[in-house]
Amino acid sequence: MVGRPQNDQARQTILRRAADIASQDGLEGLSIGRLATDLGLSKSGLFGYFGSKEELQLATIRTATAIFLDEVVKPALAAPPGLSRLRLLLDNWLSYSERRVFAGGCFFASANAEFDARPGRVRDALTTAARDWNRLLTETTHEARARGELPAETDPDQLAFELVAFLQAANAASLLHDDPTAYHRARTAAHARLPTP
Amino acid sequence: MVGRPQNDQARQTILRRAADIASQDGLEGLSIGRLATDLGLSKSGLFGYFGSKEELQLATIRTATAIFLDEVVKPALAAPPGLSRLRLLLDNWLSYSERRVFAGGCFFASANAEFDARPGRVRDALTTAARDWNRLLTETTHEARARGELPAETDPDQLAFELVAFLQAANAASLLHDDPTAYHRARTAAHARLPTP
DNA sequence: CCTACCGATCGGTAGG
DNA sequence: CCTACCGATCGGTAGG
Repeated sequence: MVGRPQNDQARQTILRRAADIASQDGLEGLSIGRLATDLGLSKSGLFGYFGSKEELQLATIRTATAIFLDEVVKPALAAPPGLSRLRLLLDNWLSYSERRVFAGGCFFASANAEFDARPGRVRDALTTAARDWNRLLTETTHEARARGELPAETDPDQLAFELVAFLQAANAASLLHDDPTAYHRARTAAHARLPTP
Repeated sequence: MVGRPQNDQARQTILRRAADIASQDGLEGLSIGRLATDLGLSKSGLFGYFGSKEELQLATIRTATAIFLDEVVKPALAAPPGLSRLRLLLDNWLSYSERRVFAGGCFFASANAEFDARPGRVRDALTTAARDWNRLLTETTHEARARGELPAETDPDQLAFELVAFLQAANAASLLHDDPTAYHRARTAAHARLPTP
């Protein structure tokens, strides 16, 4: 088994574009023929990289996950566990959505809504990614409370649910209503739920 | 111009089924051929009711809106404007999502996420429906404050944003993670934001 | 990686 | 409302 650096680079170019298309038109609306034309490849040439549409969808989810980790999670891990890290996770997420890192807003908001009522491997991969993100936010909230940075009566699971809700609502409102003030509302809501810095 | 009661009844049967399919597979995944087969009609027979796929999508949105009004809004208008009506709107919405009035959860959560990055008449119709719902919730929150049922320092627009966020998050989590406790979290979050009854 | 092709399905039409 | 059909596009394959 040898690596194929040139192919891997082409694969990443394809998948980065695929993630943008999927964030706008859905993972099902992502067609192999259109993706190939966009990138100046033949359809069967592009098809050869993945072997099936489902594998293309799964690979696109993996690429989107890597981008999400780079944009949102990793920069927040520079802060110590607890409240400061929690604040960074929230701020980075809102920035990631607002800057349209994916052309159609948060990739996972689109894909989750598309597949949440369809069983299969794609849905399973999205469920896992969402669970990892929720778990990170929940654990970080627990750490903040354990360090005495949140009131002792705080329910960390409940707080994490509410914080995630604000993020999702801002992304959805900003896309559907072209309403950039939704991000301000989400920041206001999150800050009100956390001690003043 | 005479009415066509028999046709209208058939139309409503078609559109009720279309709304269920769209809530699961999307308004684009709603295909005329599949819908016709499901209902035991010929494809062109069904096509004749609407004239184009886009008109079918728009008619499906109108039917889903009527169902939403019947399930969520009208029963809440029985209560006087203000806090009690606001509570009913929230409770009815969570019940509407939890009971799976549409097979794939909230019709609008699915459709909005699908079309929020695609311009056109379908998106415009969804934007209008969402704006009407947000406006109703916001105005009801204003009324509650004006009646002294909410603290004077409450920002009604901000509060309405947060309450809608809890509803959407419960619907999304319950679908993606088969997690019925999300509805409990949303109720807890909403009640904590409102005065104890 | 390509051209050329497959059967299935898409939205939509002709004609009755 | 039907049968029969249209061109376009879908995912996928054969063969090189």
